[in-house]
Amino acid sequence: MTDRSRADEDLTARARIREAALRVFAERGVSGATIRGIAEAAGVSAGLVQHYFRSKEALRRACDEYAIDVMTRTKQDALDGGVSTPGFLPMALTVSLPVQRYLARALVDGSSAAAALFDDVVEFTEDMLVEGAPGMSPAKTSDPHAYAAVLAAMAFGVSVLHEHLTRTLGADPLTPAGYPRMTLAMLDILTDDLMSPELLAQTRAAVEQLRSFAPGAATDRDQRIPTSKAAARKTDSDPPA
Amino acid sequence: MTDRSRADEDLTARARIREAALRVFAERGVSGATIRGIAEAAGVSAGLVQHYFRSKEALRRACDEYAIDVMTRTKQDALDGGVSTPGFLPMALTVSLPVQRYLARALVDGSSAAAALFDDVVEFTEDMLVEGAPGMSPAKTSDPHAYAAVLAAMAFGVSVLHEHLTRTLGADPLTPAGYPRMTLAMLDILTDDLMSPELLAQTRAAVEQLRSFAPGAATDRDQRIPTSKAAARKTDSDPPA
DNA sequence: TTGCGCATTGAACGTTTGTATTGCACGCTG
DNA sequence: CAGCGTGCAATACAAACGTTCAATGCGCAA
Repeated sequence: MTDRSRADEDLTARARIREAALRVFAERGVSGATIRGIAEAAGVSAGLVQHYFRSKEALRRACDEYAIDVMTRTKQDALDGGVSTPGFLPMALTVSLPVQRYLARALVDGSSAAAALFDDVVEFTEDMLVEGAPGMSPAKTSDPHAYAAVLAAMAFGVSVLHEHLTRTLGADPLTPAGYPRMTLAMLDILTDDLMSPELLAQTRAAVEQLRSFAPGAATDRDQRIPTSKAAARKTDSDPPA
Repeated sequence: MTDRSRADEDLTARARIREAALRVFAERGVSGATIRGIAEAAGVSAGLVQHYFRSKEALRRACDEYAIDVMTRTKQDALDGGVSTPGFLPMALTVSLPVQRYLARALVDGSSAAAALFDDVVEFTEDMLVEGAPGMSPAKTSDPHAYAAVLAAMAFGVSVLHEHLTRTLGADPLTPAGYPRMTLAMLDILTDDLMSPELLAQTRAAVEQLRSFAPGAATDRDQRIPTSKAAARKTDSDPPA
């Protein structure tokens, strides 16, 4: 946990604390992280954390600001044509992946900055879907907004669940070592049609039919379920051990 | 927060506590949840929570067990042909969606049960990809394992980020009211080819090329980034406010 | 009725948390 | 050299936390 890279020693104590907070918040979550833990990770005293960022909440906000700042800058660099510059991608990843790791956790912990980022991505995606974009076929959907939102959630999903992909794939996708394999798989998935037209139509019909049940189903608890639901309910009233 | 449905009053205190813990753990995360908060949500004293489940960790494990139990049972019911029974889907969702909400959070909070569930889904998916399944076209990928893992992460992603989909779509996808719209959008996404073959090939090439940079890039901090990276670095050494 | 066992509560304890405060060393300016 | 602001650490404190424990109420067998 104290394996800060030597490059950190170039930074101000304030920046080192923010960097450490980024890591600890990402790993433990905001409520799981402690000021003392962040201080230890940064190699400073707990008092110094309090001195620079007056409260834990303020430190969190500072991390949020920094994160969206980095993401905005990286996005701008990419749009300015940096993508074509050789070596841009690996370097952009090196600086932005820790931030992505933080934002992934922030999305779950309920940060307003992460929420704003999510909404931005949704809006950006939806614009691309309806207006079209170079290289993009217009999406065949009757609900572009939901399409964009769900696509964004799925894309962020691989970041949020990077820990599990690390375990399964052997390398963290939020790391230059693991990033390519994940991205290639994602391209395969978004390209591939993995359902036959018949199964697709069948599934779609089932979900459509669900719509008529849906509005009442949330409050109507008295419906009978025709399978082993009774057994499941029985578990609920198990006598204490 | 105290809007427990009247159906809860049928349950044992122990079951009511577990149900409340499921909700609170899902909303606040395991480290954000408190024994007293769970007790209040269940309408009992904090001591009683401690009496039935001896520690917070044990309560968490009980929730894990219950969650995978419900998911296993629901999956079994579906495989036993319950899917075709009219009314199965809405009822299955009603009982399993709160559990899904818990598991989504557990995936991020590092529960071993959730990790096992994730791995199960990956294995199940990979088997379907290589062996083929009724209605499923064999996936066109050179890396079925990564394909399955990333697909699983994306599918779970919409659960994990359901809060953001709720904000964007106006209805929680982990609710009978919001579930259909999300699922239909997901079907669109997995069916659609949204990238042109040229852009796809171009992106793939860029990622492939990244592979040669990757192994060293993680430790090599001294590369130069040719864009506004210098400005970003400047933020790092900002003097304290 | 008496006594026993279980469900449930409320207070208490020690620890950890976020935060406030004090004190010290050092580099700069006059 | 004196004085002073600043970077930083150590201590102090109240609140909240997980956990323990004694006490109360209540149904049921003897």
